[in-house]
Amino acid sequence: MRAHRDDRPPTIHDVAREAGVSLPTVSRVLTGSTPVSEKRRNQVLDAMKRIGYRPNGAARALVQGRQPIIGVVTPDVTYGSSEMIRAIEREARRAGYVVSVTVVDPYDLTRIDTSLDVLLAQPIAGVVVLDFDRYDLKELTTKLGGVPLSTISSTNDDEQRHIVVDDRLAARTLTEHLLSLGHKTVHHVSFPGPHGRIHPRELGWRDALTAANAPIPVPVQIAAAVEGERLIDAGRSSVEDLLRDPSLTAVFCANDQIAFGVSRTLAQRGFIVPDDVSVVGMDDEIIAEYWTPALTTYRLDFDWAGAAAIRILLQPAGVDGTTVSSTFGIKVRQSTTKPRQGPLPGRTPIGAH
Amino acid sequence: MRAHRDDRPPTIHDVAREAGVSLPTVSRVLTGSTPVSEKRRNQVLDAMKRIGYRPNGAARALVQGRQPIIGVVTPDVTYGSSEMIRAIEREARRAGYVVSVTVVDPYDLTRIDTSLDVLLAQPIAGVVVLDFDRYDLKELTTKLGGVPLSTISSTNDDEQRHIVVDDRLAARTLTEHLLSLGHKTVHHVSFPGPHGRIHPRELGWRDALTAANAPIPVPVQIAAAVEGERLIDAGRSSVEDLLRDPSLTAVFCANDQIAFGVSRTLAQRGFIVPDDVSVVGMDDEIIAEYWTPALTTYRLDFDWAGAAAIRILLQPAGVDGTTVSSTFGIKVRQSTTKPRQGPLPGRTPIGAH
DNA sequence: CTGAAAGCGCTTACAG
DNA sequence: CTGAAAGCGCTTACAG
Repeated sequence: MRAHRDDRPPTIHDVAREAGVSLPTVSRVLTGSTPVSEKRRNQVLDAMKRIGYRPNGAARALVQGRQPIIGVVTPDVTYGSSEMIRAIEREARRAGYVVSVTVVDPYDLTRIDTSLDVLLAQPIAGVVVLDFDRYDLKELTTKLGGVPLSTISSTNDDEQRHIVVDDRLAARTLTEHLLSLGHKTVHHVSFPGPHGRIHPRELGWRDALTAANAPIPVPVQIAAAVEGERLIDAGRSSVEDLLRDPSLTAVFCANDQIAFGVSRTLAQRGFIVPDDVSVVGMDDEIIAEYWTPALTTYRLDFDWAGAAAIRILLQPAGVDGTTVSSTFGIKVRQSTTKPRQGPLPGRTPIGAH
Repeated sequence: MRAHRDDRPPTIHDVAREAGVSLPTVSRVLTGSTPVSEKRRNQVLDAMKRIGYRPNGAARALVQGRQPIIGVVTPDVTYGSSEMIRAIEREARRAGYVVSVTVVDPYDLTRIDTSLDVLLAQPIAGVVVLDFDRYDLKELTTKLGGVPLSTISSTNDDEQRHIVVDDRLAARTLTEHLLSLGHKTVHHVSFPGPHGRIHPRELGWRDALTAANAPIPVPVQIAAAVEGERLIDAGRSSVEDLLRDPSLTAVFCANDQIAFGVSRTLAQRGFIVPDDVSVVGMDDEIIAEYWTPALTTYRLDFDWAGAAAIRILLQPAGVDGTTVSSTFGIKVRQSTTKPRQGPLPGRTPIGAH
């Protein structure tokens, strides 16, 4: 009894009438599930083209009981996340899903709500949460209800369907690299971990120093509020604190951005990196190898992590509880070398602006 | 007559039974469209929680005749695109949509097909195509069928619902900046435009030189196949060609990545940027201001462009044919200065590695 | 404020 | 190979 509504796009009903065939026949040429005679097939195809038909994804999803969207919830789109998102998108598309990314600020609780509402109102098959433990876990999972969930973060919390990107091991490896060059200890510029805890990268740094029986300097802390692009500036500011210790010969920075800021500022103050101070970052951003001096850093396998998150998300129940971890390897470049002898040289600014 | 199927998630039908109310009542507490008595409302909410109900987005989309996804088709996720995508996502979410990004290589025709198929099988309200004219326009629009479309690119092609990011004007402004410093001419490292045409950034450079009656050097061309991260390397290689002309005093690079490569390589060859050669890029990537020397570049308003694309996409018909353009402004930093006197100095490598 | 009924656009057994 | 019918999960007038 439905009148032809011009404000709605054409349906298979319209196609069937236009082509002079039945409704299921149209559906069959659409899905290819059942053979259709050459003649009718062409009639249908022509009719579709003529009236500008395109399938209604919602109806299709409904009848097939299939949710075609995979949501990604992420606190930011920095280098690491964007690599993971790319991998997630690739893997999801292979499985026939489409990916929707929602950037959700862990510190802005009210906006978490509205953002997730929009996402959850869609036909979503599941959600991947990046940097999982930066969120209020209880609140987030409650909010997500029964939506299938896979998570990626750098801590091993015995979550279900959780991927660990092993930051801690990577940090330890970088620190050990510096120690093996002969540095008596390694300083650290740290960002805060989730919920006031110590960040896994700091833990890995401590692991290495402890194992080597090296003194553990007080890490320079970057404020929790500093995000993304402003980390370079935070790195710059941290140099002041680092230089308080005249025995400084090596710094492990919590990520490449910070290391960019630190090495740049050291240079501007007249110190030579790496001869006066060795600097390492972490993440291996694209620019790292082009930096001056080319930055020693650690390449985490974000691509693998993203792909794995989709795989475990789409796997049927039973794989729950599995936790996998993934790292890639250290990239030794020009910013690290053996320690200088003696205390820090004079701080004559050369390239300061 | 449908048996209870345990393999399908609970529906409002199950909620209604569990709560002892009718189907529409459940729907009403879901949508909030009509008042529901406090008592029943709570019954329903409790029942939902108990049986782990969550709404089926596909059914909702179907009955409301609403496609909840906006697709973004983009050739890459470099700096400019990612800023636009962020703006698109923000604006779309405000309007209650979710955004799906599909990266589609313009040179890989077969994969264009499968990628778009996945996207178009979803309930999408419309598509925003970035860097529009790098695609085979006819093929792409055919493929997209009747899907509402808005486009962003740097050329003004009289498209419908098209946003022009005015690369040409920006390039002209940068070139004029160099000329105004006293440079007799400006060299150019160029990337290819769409379909073998000249890129708008190159056109803007020519505009400025022509207007100033300056000689027009042959631009150094970067191969069409070079994308994204490898542009730095392409920039590095282009220095060889640039140095063939001993009158070189200033280079306009088609983007920041290229400029990074050019300035780094010039420095390694013993030239001082900007004293020997001024270098400008374009896009104002985050790292540009931290580069050594801090890069003079041009900030395009990608945020505005992305937001505008969503706005015109969602506007009802009638706004077709509008074309808006947007630029932001030049950022003069440390990589440009007045020209040196005389020919290029000797090419003693200093920092070569 | 509440319930019975129709319908959104499509696919899938079910019978030919 | 083809058509008539039922149903996917939800919302929206329609009557109370």
